This record gives sequence, structure tokens and C-alpha cells, in this order.
Amino acid sequence: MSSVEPLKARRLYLLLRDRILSGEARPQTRLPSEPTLAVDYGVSRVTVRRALDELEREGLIERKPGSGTFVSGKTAVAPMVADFSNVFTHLVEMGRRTGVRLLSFGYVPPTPALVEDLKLEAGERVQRSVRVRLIDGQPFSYLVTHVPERIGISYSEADLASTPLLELLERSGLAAERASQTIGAALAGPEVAAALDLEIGAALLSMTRVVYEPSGRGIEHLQALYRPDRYSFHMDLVRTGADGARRWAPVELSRPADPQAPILQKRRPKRAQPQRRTAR
Amino acid sequence: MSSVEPLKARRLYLLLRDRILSGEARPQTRLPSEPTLAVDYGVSRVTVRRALDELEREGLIERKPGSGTFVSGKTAVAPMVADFSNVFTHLVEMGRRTGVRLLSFGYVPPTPALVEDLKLEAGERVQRSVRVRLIDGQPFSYLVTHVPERIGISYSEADLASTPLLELLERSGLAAERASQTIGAALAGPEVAAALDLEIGAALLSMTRVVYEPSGRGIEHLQALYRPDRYSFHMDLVRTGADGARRWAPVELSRPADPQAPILQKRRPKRAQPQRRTAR
DNA sequence: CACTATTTGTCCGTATGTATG
DNA sequence: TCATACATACGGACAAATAGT
Repeated sequence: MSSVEPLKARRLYLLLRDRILSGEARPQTRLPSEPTLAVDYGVSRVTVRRALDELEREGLIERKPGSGTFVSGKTAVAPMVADFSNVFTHLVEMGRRTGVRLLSFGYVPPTPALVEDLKLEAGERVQRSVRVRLIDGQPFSYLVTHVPERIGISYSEADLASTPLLELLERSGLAAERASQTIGAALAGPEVAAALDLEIGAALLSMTRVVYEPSGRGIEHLQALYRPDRYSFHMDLVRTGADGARRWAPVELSRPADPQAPILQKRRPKRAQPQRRTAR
Repeated sequence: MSSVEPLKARRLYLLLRDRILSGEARPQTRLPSEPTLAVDYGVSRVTVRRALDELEREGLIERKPGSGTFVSGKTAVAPMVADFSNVFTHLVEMGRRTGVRLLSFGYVPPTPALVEDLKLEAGERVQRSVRVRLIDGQPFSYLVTHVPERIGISYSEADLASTPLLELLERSGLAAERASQTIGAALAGPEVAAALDLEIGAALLSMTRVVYEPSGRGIEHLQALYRPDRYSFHMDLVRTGADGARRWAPVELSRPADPQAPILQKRRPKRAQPQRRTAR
């Protein structure tokens, strides 16, 4: 009973939903007509209708015959916004909104890449744990963590399910002094898709972080995958250094010194899109 | 007239290509067998073969009958890595590797979101420009910029095609003092897909940045969309403040690129020996 | 040297989504 | 809205090549 799904329609549905939920297509505004959408996205009108049907079923749009299709004012669930410069995930702030599920835990031989990133010695094994973070009961991040075995033994599996890893490491007397982060994008494989309640091939935000102790050896390697509709990174910067150097430093999140501070926790990135008219 | 494209096969192809180009699947390693892939990704073997055919055609994999499918040592084009804390896109570093195409330019009434973000006054219009950045002749970013009209008039359309916007603003005597950035993900619409040489619905890295002058008014609103295979954000952090505060500050960009990191590969529920074809 | 297990390569008929009118 | 034509996707089955026992 492997019924095949309407793939093109689903893709278009996802695209339009993304536009609506991201706030690009604002409530009460009219969507392009069905024939226009069909031409724009290179599909038939039947496919467009299928996508719109789905959106209508979810209450995201309202169709008025003879008039057009309109974005309804349905609000999306507030996504989570993280301060990019804050390496610690502070449970205090997250509070009871978030939870953690420990999917797997064990000690494995490291891959070559891990040896390089963590500067492991020959034969040294790593502790590998896979966790899923939830917000309001909904999964939003998939975390694969690798820690050198000599460090990993300082806490238990149960600790990991309740306490942020970096906090555990600190309690063990380890000093996290330097960190290195890279943000990119990736596609969801079967495991991740299942864990994050997505379909295979969905787009994800990815972050790779390596934390080092003063000696320069790595103490944590984290590969995180986020649902972009539920998580994004944010950073406020101020100009520093009168030496003409174009340096910018992050500012505190908690203290919005300026009443006009531009941060709003709930704001999501807008995806701009040239509505009309392309130039070549 | 080929009316329908192989969507599932294409998706699987993109997924596997992502794994290979990102370095997760390392050269010379063996991919899971076709039946295994079919089960893992919930498609038929025929579909798996189509995806592998495409990869083989591009030389990313080598198939050895009876033996398996192997990742060939073909190196991906080095993607661009940006220092996240550096608001300025320094042409100096980018040098001649990069180029800019100005797609559109003009003055338009602002959207409600823009009014809010830039703190525009009633009736104030904005200058809107759409640019595409190229690296080695290949497009990697799609930039939609909005600038208040009172500021935009200080430079010409030609300037914009050759000089970074923030530099132009500085020359006009404007002080960029604070900035606010959000990174997320988005899906490619028709225009962006065409501009970035992608297909509609492809995943993109998105960044929204608003730059403020000391008075608190916005002087630039940038919506950037990046091809994740050609661009990513990087940041090195050091611990600051012995006051126990968990502050981290960015340091100078030292090393070029961390190859993108590990995602998990589905393990077979069978009795698997240390076959270890996992991620890195 | 065979025997076995697993892999890729090739074929089939069937079912269903998509485009067209 | 409906019906038709076509391409894709599916689940088989079987052959050939490879590697390990």
C-alpha cells in the first residue's frame, strides 16, 4: 500500500506555506492567480489547485471565487530564536518550554574527521550521543555530539538527558575557552527526518561547533540540525575599535539598552522575493 | 515533450550529492547498497538507480558490479566561508574571485515590514536593488537591499554595481553603528532559482540584516539568500569576562574552511558488524 | 576450487500522479 | 470538472560480477 504522493503539488504547497508562515506573504494580501502561479512555477493549474487545496484545508488561505485567493491572518507558532554568540544553551531561559530526548548513547571509534577536529590521539575513542530538542512538545533540533572518551566518563547518560552538555563539562572542571562555529544548510536524511517530523529531503539549518580547552584540544564536537521554521539564529552587533578596523562585537541580548533596540524575539527572517518583473 | 520530471529520483540525487560534496561521505568509501538505500529512503530500487545514474554521470561516484558503489575522489569547488561577525563584505579578500550583477534598481513604496524595521517615516520611499554575487563566475548569493530614499540618493546605480553598499554609505558620511542579523533557511522561488541557477524549491541559507545609525534609524535592510553549497557562515569565539558571565566574543578569522560536518547515516537493524559506513 | 552471499545490471507488468484538452 | 495520454514510480524476478569462506 505504498500510495504515491503528489510530489509537485506538495513542493508547491511547501513553498507557498513557507512564504505565508515566514511573513513574506502578509495576511489579507492577495496571492497571484492560479494561472499566474502555474506559469511562474512551471506547473499545471491542476497542480496549483492541489497545493492551494491543502493550504485552504489548513486555514492558511481563503479562496473567494471571482475575487482571488487571500492569505488568512493565521499566526504561525512562534519559532525559537537563538543568540548566535551565546555558546551555552541556557535551560533557564528555555525553561519548561523545551525538552530533550536522548536517542542514542555509546562509545565508538572516531571518524577521521573527528580525529582532526578534536585533535584526538591514536586509538582514543569518543562518546557519541544523539539528542532531539523539543519546544512545546515539537521537535526542532537534532543534535549529534562527540566527546573524547576521557572526558565523557565524567558524567552519566542520565545527566545528558537533563543537563546541557557544556554545563556538564564545566562541572567536571573543564574550561571551555575557544569555540568555532559554522552555519550552513543540509538536507534531511531518513533518521533526521523521522526525528524532526519532516519528510526526507527537507531543508535544514545546520551548525557545526567545536569547543576547545585552553590546551587547544577539543572537548566537544556538535553537529546540530534545525527545523528552519522553528529555529533561527540571531545576532546583534555593535561597531568596535576606533582604529578603523571594521570589527563588530555582539551585544548583550538581555539588556536592550536602547528603547529602540531592534530585537524582537518573535521576529522571523523575512524572505524577500521580487514580486514582479525580473531583469534577465 | 517530457512533461514530468523524476522528482523522487532527483531529490534522492540531491541528497546524496549533498552528502558527497559536503565531505560527509568521504572518497573511496562505499555507499550503502542499492536495496539498502531504497529501504532507508523509502523509495524503490529503480528510483535509487536513477539517482545513482545521475551521480555517476557527473563522476561523483563509481559503480563496480558485484562490489558496490564508491565515492570517487572528485573534489567539490571550494565553497565560500564568511566570518559571521564581519558585517562588511570585504572586496579586498574576495578580490577578483567575485563579481556582482545588478538585476534591478529603483525607488518603491516600502512594505509594512520595511517601515517597521527601518523605522521609516510616513510617505518615505525606499531604494530597492537586487543583486547577484558570483564566485568564479558562479552565482552564490541573491541580495535584495532596501535603503531609505534620503540615503539612497547619495550614490548612483553604477556605484552599486561595483562597490559594496555599506562602503558607499560610509563614504556618504553615514555611521553604521549597530546591526542586527538573523540567519535561517528558505526555499527558492522562481526568480531566485533562476538567478542562482537552481531549481524551484531548492533549499537556501537566508540572512536578514538591518544596519542602524547612532540615532537608531535604519540605513540598510538586506535580505540575502545563499546557495548553501557555495556559501556558509563561520565564527570563532573566545571566552571573555572572568566574572562568570558566559560571554563569548568573536576573534579574527583565522582558518579558511571547516569542511561541513557529520550527519548521521541510517544503520541497518540487521546484525551489523563493524562495517562502519557511517558519517564522519 | 567450489560454494555462498551480496552486489550491480536488466527486464517485466502494474499503478498512479501529472499534463493536456 | 472530467477524461485521456504519458511519464514516473513501484515491486518484483533474474542474470552477471565480485568477494569471502
